[in-house]
Amino acid sequence: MNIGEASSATGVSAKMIRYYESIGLIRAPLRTGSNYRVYGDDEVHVLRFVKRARTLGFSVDETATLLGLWQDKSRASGEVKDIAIGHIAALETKIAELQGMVKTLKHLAHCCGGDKRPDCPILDDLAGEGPITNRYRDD
Amino acid sequence: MNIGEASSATGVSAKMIRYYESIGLIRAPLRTGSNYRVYGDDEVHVLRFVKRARTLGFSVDETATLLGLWQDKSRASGEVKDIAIGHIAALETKIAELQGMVKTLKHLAHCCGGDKRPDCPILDDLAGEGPITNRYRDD
DNA sequence: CTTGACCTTCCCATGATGGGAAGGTCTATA
DNA sequence: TATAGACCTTCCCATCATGGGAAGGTCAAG
Repeated sequence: MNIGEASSATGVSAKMIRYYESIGLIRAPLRTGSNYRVYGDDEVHVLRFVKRARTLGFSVDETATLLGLWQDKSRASGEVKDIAIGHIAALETKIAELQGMVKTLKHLAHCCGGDKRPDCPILDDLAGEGPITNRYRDD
Repeated sequence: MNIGEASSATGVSAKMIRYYESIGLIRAPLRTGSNYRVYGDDEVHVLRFVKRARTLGFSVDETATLLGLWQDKSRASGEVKDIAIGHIAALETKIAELQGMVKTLKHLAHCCGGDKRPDCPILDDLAGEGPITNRYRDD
């Protein structure tokens, strides 16, 4: 398989496949006489693993660790679980942060007439001047 | 006020104040004879506005637009509301995405013994081989 | 006058990805 | 067989918002 075929087989762009190779996340594959990269089932399998881990929001570093654990027959599954649990916590922190933003913005948008009048509680809040809104400020 | 004083008065790092100036988000302030930037109440006000908008997750571009609307006395507040609503939608999309990841990961972690046995449903799922977990795959 | 805490500009790095140029290769068709 | 066009290769640059650090100037306190 060409890099293009490996790409469409895995959903990882050719650009990213080369990048993953350059940073050592995946091994350099064999080359044809004309210097084309050649991928087989094993490589495609690894790329799918990487793709899935990235889709789940693992960083490339975490993906590298998971990949190592995957290929290590003597691994302890507790180690993997720990990474997953840590990742869940990080995701939940991020979610809470975004939800805080949404809450504040919804409140502001609700208080904002949205018509042609220049008075705008959203801008007032951003400016730190809002006498109207019970602002959810964090300062 | 020095850039350092403006920084601690607003929570925006000196680095970022200079950066915001360089990209035209904020205006270049006056300088002392020895080329130090000098900030007054107006500038601090603008920086606080920027800080708040960034904290709420608006991009620098969106912040620039909001800043323009803030300083435009003839603005329509509907325009601001539209930006806020659009931003809320983007945040909610992101939240849903992260929640999907959390859901899948929690399911996997729950199914993972986390002990010393090498069998690990998390890795099996990442590898696309899991016969155990009812995977929440999107492919 | 020295010391240390500021300030200035300039360049580089991050993380993950895409864009694009310049040049080589392969395949189908005219 | 020649050519077109769809691949491949490497290399450099851009993104977005932020921080690090070097090299050099300035200011205030001791």
